[in-house]
Amino acid sequence: MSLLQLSESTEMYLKAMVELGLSNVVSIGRLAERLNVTPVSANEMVRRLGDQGLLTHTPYKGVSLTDKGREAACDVVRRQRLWEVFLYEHLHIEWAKLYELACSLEHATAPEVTEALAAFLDDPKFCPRGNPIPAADGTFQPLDGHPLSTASVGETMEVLAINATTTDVLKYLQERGILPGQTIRVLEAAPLQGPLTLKVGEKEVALGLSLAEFVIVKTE
Amino acid sequence: MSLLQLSESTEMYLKAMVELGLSNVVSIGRLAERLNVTPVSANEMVRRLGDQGLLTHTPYKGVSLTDKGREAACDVVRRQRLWEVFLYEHLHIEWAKLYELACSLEHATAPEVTEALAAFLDDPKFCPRGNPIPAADGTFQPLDGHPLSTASVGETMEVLAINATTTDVLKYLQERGILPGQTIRVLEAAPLQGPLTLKVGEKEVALGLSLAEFVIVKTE
DNA sequence: TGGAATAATAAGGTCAGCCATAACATTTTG
DNA sequence: CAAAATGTTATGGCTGACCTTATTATTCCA
Ligand SMILES: [Mn+2]
Ligand SMILES: [Mn+2]
Ligand SMILES: [Mn+2]
Ligand SMILES: [Mn+2]
Repeated sequence: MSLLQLSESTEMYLKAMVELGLSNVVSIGRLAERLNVTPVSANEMVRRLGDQGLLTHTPYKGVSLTDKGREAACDVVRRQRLWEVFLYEHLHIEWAKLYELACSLEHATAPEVTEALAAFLDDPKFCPRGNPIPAADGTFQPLDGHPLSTASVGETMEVLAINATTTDVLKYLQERGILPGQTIRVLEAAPLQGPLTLKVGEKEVALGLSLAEFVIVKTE
Repeated sequence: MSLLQLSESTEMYLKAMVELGLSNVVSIGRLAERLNVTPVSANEMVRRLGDQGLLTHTPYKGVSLTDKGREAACDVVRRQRLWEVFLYEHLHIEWAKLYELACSLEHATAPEVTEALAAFLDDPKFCPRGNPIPAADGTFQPLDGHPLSTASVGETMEVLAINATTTDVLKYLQERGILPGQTIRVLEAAPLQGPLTLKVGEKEVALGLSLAEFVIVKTE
């Protein structure tokens, strides 16, 4: 089961599928949104990836990875998250920029470089954003958590990971202390999809629901 | 003078110009050969790069870099050679594979990653193939050497650098001990563009002229 | 259950970077 | 100096990955 040579665009579609939930059926709309393309374009691309046997598309239902697609996707995610570790631990790059910078490198990384990098880094299990790194053999244990957006008032939780990708969003969360390892509590949830009011350490923080979706938490 | 966003293909054309001699006028044919495209394609591309002000093309004479092109080109070369150092010194990647592996990474490397990498590596001045690494400020001192193919019989030289790019050629030279730092002597030059016979350490080695072009030497 | 939202499909475009073939121009070399 | 080698230009073609606009199909929800 060696990995094929996939285009950068293909790899990004596959990675998005993992980021939107490895085992989820993902709607074309969500995929399009994440990848910043129109739904029509995502539709075309999904057909192409389907033809390559990387994913299956059930019309009007959504897309899911095939075994082959999942393997390739996990490999991309592995490369990205290993680079995040390197950029953070050894090059001391700003935390909020890690995703975007590693997102370029991931597509330019040959298998032997990936494995040598993993060895150099001492086989890390998590990236600096708190996400697990798929193993070399393709096994991947997603986090046992849920988005902060689904938490209820009064709940106290630990932040496991930040799933955002853009530097501005990551910076925004970082500035408010919302980082892996942090304990937070939901003080209030405004009605009509309004923001959450959180206790983050000693501070109170208001956080919009769509931002809260990026914050993966575990109830303590 | 910040660097523009150039495509991978553009960067490869620029890098080739440096590798074929920073200040040389390079024929379209040589460029095409190095980049593995047809002369017609190289011609089209040279027109595009000319329009962008990266190089100038004198019909029937050849191509040379503009100041802008040279700056961008040196930056690409810097990224590549820094990656070569990292892959070799820290990831322990096979010497012969360095060029090809770093050649992918170079295009995916943001300026802040380049500089952080340089700092991490302690600002190396040479890559493992013996080539100088352009400085962050764009200054670049090419090697003071000449191709082994132009050496005369009896000459004793030190190998400064290997300018080959493909893994197979690099492996071939490595297997014969032709590596930076090695002292070699030309024992014989066969007529009709025939091979050189070299003394490499204790061994005698026959080397074709086109391979000898990749070996940059300095007469002792 | 009907209208709104979402998704699919069709048709036609763009753009970069390649390809081939053929005709023509210039330079090099024997 | 003439022929060979090299370079240029013209045409036309291709692929991947995007786009828009418009029409049609399905699903969701009030
Ligand atoms: Mn990416
Ligand atoms: Mn390259
Ligand atoms: Mn079409
Ligand atoms: Mn055309």
